Formats: sequence, C-alpha cells, structure tokens
Amino acid sequence: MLKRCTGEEERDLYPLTWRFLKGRLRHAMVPREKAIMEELIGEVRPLSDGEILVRRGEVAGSSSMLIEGFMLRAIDLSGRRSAVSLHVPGDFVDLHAYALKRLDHDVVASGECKIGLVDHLRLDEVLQTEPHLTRLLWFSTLLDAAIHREWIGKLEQLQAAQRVAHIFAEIWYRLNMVDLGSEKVIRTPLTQAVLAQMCGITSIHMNRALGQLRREGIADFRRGTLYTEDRTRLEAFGAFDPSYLYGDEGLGVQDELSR
Amino acid sequence: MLKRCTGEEERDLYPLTWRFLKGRLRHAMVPREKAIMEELIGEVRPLSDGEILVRRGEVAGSSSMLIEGFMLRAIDLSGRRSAVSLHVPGDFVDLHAYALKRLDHDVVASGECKIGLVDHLRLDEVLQTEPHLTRLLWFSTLLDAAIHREWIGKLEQLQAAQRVAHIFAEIWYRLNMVDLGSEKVIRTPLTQAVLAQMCGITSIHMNRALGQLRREGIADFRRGTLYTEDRTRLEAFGAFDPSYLYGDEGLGVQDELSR
DNA sequence: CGTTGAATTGACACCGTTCAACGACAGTGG
DNA sequence: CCACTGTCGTTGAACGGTGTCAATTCAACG
Repeated sequence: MLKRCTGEEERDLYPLTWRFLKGRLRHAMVPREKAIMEELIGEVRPLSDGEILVRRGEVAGSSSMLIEGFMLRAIDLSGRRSAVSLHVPGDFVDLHAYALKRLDHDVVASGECKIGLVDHLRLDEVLQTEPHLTRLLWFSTLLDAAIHREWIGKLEQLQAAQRVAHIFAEIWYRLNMVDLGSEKVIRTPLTQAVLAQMCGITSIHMNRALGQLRREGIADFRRGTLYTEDRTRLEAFGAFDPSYLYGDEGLGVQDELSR
Repeated sequence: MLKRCTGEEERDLYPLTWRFLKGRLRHAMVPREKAIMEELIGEVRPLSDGEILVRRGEVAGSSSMLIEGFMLRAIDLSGRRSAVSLHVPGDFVDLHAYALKRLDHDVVASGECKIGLVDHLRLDEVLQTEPHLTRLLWFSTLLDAAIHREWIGKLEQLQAAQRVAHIFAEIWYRLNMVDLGSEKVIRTPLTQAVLAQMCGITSIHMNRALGQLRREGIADFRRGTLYTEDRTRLEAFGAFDPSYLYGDEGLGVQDELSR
C-alpha cells in the first residue's frame, strides 16, 4: 500500500528542503531524492536585511537554498540599482552559480532570512549519479528563466499600477505554493523603494501607484503588509496568468516528467 | 602534440553545431562531446519568416538548435504581443522545452531560418551518460536566463534610445562570437516594429529613437541593416557591458568548468 | 507601374520623473 | 515618559519622455 505523504511528514523528514519545488514538481521526487536534497545542505546561515550573499563577478564555490525569508537579485546598469528577481522560501536561489561559476548580478537578502549552503562538489556528484534529480534541478533554474520572461513582458506592456499588481499576484501565488501566506493577507519585508526597483519606476511614482490600488479597492499595501478583499480582481488588474509558474494544477502535462 | 582546432576544421567536422557555445564554453568540449552534439540533430528544417515553431502550452517532444537566421520568443500579456528574447545561430533555442515540457511562450522565426531538431529521448541519454555535457547544456540555458536578467535591467533603467542601442550592441557581440557580422555592419531581418516589441515601446517611438541615434551619429539602422562608425560609442550609449554574455575573453574564471 | 508593408512626421494627451518639502512611524537614549 | 533621529511614506507642481491618431512618404516586388 502506497502511503500518501502529508505535509506534516514532509516537514519532519526534510526540515530544510521540504519547500523545494513544492507545488511544482516535488511530487516527481522519490523519497531517496528528497533525502539527497536534504543532505546536500551543509551550513545553515542567517542573513540580515540588505546583506549581500554573492557579489557580481565573484567565483562561487557553493550555492544556497532559501529556507526562510525573501531575497533579491540585483544588477547595476548605468549607475542605478535595480531588482531583477525576487525569491521566496524553497527557492534554490543561486543554483545558477553552479553552472555559471561567476554571477552577473548580486544576490541580496531582503529582510532577515535563513539560507542553506550547498557545496558545488556535492552537486557534481549528483550530476554524475542522479540524472533524474539533475533534471529537476535544471527545471528549477528554468523556472527562474520563465519568471524572468514574464517580468520582461510585464515591463514591456503594463503600466506602473498594473506592474505592482502583477508582482503582488505573483508573490502571493508563490507563497501559497510553499504553504505560506493566508487568503487575504501576506507579510513581506518589501518597502515601496524596493517595489519600485522591481517595477522600473521611481519610489515616488510607486507611492502613487499604490495609492491608486488602494483607492480603487484592489489592494492595500502598508509597510510590508499586503491586504486584499478580492484576489481575482487583483490578478485581473495585473493581467496575471499563473501558467508561467508551472504549478501542479496547471495543464498537468508535466506528469511526463514524473519518471 | 596537441593539434589546435581551427575554425575551418570545426566547420567541416560539425557542420550543423559548430556554432554551439562558440565564444563561450565551446573550448571546454572534447571532440567526443562535439560529435555527440552533432549527432543529436535529427531532421534539419527551414522556417519562413514569422513561422511559429513552438506554441505556448504545447507539449514538445523535441527541441531545436538554430543553425541559420534569427528567432524570437514572444509572449502575449493583456492582448498585446511582445518579444522577450532574440536568438542567433548556434543557440539551442528551445532547450528550455526539454526540462519544462510545455513552454510559457511562442518560439517564432524572424526572417528565414534553418533549425536542427533534437529528440528529447536523445537528451535523456545524454543526461544518463554524459554529466559534463549535461552541465554544458544546462549552462547554455542559464546563459538565456542571464540575458533575460539584463533585459529586465535594461527595461527598468534605460529609456528608448538607449534600449535600442543596448540591443544593437548585444546582437553585434553575439554575432561576432559565432563568427558572423563584420566590424562596422551587420544584417538582420528585424523591423522597427519588432525592435519596438523588444524594447517595450511603440513602433512610432522606435522610429524616433532610431532617428536620434542617426542624428547623433551613434548608429544607423535602415531596413534591417545596422551600421556604425564607432561601436565603442554605441556600447557606451546603451550602457552595454558584455560580461553577462559570459564570453571567453571575460574574467576567464570559467576555465574551471573546462574539466 | 501599381500594390503593399514599412518607415516617417506632426499635434496633442498622458504617464512617469524630478525636485522639494512635509508627515508618519519605530527605535533610541535621556 | 518624552524628545530625538532616521527611514519610510506622502504630497504638489513643473517638466519631459512616450503613446496615440492620422496622414504621408518610401522601398521592395510582382
């Protein structure tokens, strides 16, 4: 008889990595693979707000999984700083560094967070002996790429208020996938300035955009806390279609990857 | 005595795939791996301008390498269409489809082009038996992600004319890496409308931006042909720093990946 | 030589930036 | 308990970049 693994059990068995690919292809991992993932983590380290984990150009010997909190990837172009992606618990934040060796961007803590370090030598072993797990790791980095593409589309087509709405919808969705965030409220360490960096607008205009969302009753963001009565409306306003996040409840075709 | 492989020889030995990772980590591939890559290609197929190779959401059983010509990835958000990336010969265009199974975007021919199809079953074999080559394939998809990030930064920070300049500089650089494009002129199948889609502006404003570049003597783009006297100036204007393209002449640290 | 898609131009409205000032709040130390 | 301080958030007015609409020119091609 196949015992169905409940959320509780997963948390107990894999306290550090149970959120990895949760809501996406985690169901494609067999217990052995989940155990390998958990054992990959060496040191667990806390980060304080704004702390830079990896600097652009540095050669990295390890990658890290985000266990608690939020992180950003940031790049500088023509002097100004901007955020090109956001990470939530369960994300293998800079797995990219494994194949790229040096990164093209900084990886920064947004608020307090906790990460688990994975030595690249361990990943070498996985590549040698675990083709299926390798493919899942690869998949997780392509998920990032898919999100990047959506952000590009968002920046190309939406205007300020819609961009924030889109980000809000995305964060909410991603938090839910890893069992975080409630139905009507989520807590984040984000400031209006950081949101502005992610949306490619000034923080002043971000303030006005948030004002608009508030006035129109679409969403209320105050000092990191996001609240909304009607998420459907928020998503619609931000032209948010979650299919790029490759969640399980999507088209379901990924079952082919299951094994 | 180690025989140095000249460009000529590479072309003869691997007529379909000699451009793959050229200028990046191709030097890290041993002849056996290059041969495997070449043999991965099944059918070779021409595409006509605007032809859609893979449609968003479709389940793909194969991926394709771009042998000649240009291709785009496009997504639709709130009705309008926009281009989220551009590909040049040597790019393993929709390798993403291998791990993702279904894509979040369309893959479209820009102008006439020629592609080589690779069955996913063949890639499965590579994953099982060739960890080093697997890592290089993974690397090539992460290169796309790095370019995505740069585009996000570009959209967040630069204004119209600088955005085009940046794209121009990028295309030029990438073409040079695969032995295409001369010092002062490159030919592309791009229209002002497509450039506009890539820069997130209207084609009308793209026209004005191109006019500005022309007036200021930075670059002259006319019906697909791009000309400039001073590439350094073009790059400076577009705040272009090629390090995100991970070219060989970069920091050189990637040699660690060599083996 | 006519047709067609692409490129070009001008007028005007709107979105977002800039600069400057002010208000709200949390943490700190007296 | 209060005053102090710094960060974050808020607001207004002027300016500039970009979108929109409509009309015109240009280049390629059958």
